[in-house]
Amino acid sequence: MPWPSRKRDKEAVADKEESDAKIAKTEEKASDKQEEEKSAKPPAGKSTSGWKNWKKKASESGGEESKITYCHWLLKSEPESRLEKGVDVKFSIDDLKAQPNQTTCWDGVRNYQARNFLRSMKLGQQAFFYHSNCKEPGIVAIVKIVKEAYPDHTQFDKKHLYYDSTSKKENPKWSMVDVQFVRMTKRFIPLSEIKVHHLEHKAKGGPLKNMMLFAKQRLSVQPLTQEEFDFVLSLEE
DNA sequence: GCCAACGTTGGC
DNA sequence: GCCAACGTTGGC
Repeated sequence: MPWPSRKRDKEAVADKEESDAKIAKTEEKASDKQEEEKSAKPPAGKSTSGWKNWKKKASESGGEESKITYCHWLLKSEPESRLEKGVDVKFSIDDLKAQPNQTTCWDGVRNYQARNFLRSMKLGQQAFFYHSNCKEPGIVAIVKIVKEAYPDHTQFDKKHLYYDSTSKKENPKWSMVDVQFVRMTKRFIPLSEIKVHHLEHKAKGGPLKNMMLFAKQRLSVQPLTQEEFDFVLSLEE
């Protein structure tokens, strides 16, 4: 079975069993800390249809708004070949389109905050497919969540790039979702362009002023508010 | 290829 | 629990 390697985030790829105890300990700490992020859950009572909004505590940089609603996502993937431990991590939008059903499991996320975002994704929600670490970084397509979070099998596979010796089958540490291609954006939306708007909105106000792409630049799985998603989509035209 | 940003590790 | 050293991400 081909596991198209892709997706960033794998600081915990531990091959050394020796330091297991220590690693487990610090990771638990990290996990606890990130668990707060997880309090970002769908509001229990109200939910309309297929997708639900969910709330998250504003990052203190946001200040005034105590709650931000997210219902869309941004997923980073590398479109250009790059070897990691001898394995090519390339996974472009063309690679996604070439998958059966144009669907793939989003494996290899090894960062707690990104994992928690994966776990809060709901069936049918849309995400931007973003090309990172390449000549022209930016948004190329829209995908949707077709399977909600379940254990990432690569964490248990000793031979896999994303193997994590500290994760146990009884209590899997890492999750993945399945995503399916929806459509290409009408045009490529480069990071540089989004950034111009972000900076302007930050200075004068506007929907992209807190966009996580810039506030949490290294996160490979990011939430977007409805307003952020709509604004970025409006750039298509 | 450089390197800033930032997440993780581990000594104290 | 602090924080310096270290490693990774990812734009440029």
